[in-house]
Amino acid sequence: MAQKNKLQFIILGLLDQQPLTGYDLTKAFDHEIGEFWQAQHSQIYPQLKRLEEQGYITHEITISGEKLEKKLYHTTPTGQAVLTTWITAGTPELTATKDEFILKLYFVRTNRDPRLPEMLLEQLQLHVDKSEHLQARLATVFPTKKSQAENFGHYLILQHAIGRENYYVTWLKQTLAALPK
Amino acid sequence: MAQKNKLQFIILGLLDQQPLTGYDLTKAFDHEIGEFWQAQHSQIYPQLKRLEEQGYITHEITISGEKLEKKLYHTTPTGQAVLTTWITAGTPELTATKDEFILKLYFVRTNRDPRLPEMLLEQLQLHVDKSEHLQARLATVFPTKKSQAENFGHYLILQHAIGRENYYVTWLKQTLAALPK
DNA sequence: CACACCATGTAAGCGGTTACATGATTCC
DNA sequence: GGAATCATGTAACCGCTTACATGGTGTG
Repeated sequence: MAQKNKLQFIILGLLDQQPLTGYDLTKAFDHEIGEFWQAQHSQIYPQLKRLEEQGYITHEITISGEKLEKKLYHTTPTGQAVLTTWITAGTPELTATKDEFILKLYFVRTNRDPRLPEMLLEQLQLHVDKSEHLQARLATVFPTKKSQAENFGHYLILQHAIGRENYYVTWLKQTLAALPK
Repeated sequence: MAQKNKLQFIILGLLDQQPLTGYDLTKAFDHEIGEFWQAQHSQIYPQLKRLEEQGYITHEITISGEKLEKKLYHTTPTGQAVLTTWITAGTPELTATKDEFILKLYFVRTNRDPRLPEMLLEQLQLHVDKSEHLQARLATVFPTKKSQAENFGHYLILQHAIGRENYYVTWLKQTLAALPK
């Protein structure tokens, strides 16, 4: 195996919260959990088929409008058990990250390279933008303490993503400041 | 293309610093730059072949001992130009990260779930260990200011990785502390 | 009625991991 | 002489992205 198919568990987790279509799932990967996992619909539909064959999920067909068929998937008891097992099992392997930009810096070799300031400033802009965007989302989606507690998981994810971006921003500023003039 | 083959540039960058064998490159991905990019030898050897066919690198054969042939690769002027182009071009796409653990938290749904403390504590241990391990390496590899300036890229990478782990640790502690008793 | 969006699928191809395979060297 | 390490390669397979393909719905 190339990487142990974690997508199946994530789909299972999403469907366990509420019945969803493949299209809904695709959107969830774009918005809600997109900061920590990505998947396209071309990966999702075949996976749904496999999960159903294994008996972890089932679907009901609903009709939208005249004749548009939507497949609403939800977990079965078996699927819920599999999900619980995945969550409860430890997560001992820290995800290996790949960061193209950091490697470019690595190859620059000297802190006097004239390209450094603009390279760092570009990343700074990108990460500041992302952080601000995420913070705006946090403010609109979770305006109250109550809303934070009610969607605990989503709140955690967003807040972690913001912190991660803020660390990157801090590091970039610090690196910029340490550059010789 | 599935992801635009960045490996070729990284190999180019490593070979531009000093001539290396495929075996040396493999080790570099384990140690030096392993925090920000990973690759196995089964991926490296074919890539070296392709880079040579394109005229970006060449190799000389050296004999170790009686008859063990080592292929020492180094960049050509063409390869150096390609490398410079890659570094100088912008890096506008922020790398999308995948974090299995954060998603498990997301699916937990309520901050009263009894599994939360042990889940968070396991990750805390893992990230503390990693941070300490990286800090020990920083201290041994870069004991002096001079050594930091001389290996600017390597120093940056290590230091960034440590900061990243420290953020994760801080976040985990904070999340643990916010849990209801 | 056109356009954005909803909705579901398949196919091709690259990136990356795991496993298979072989042999030399060095050090205890 | 045995074990760890050096050294180079290939094969199978999965994960994932990009692209191909089709059709319905709702809204201005």
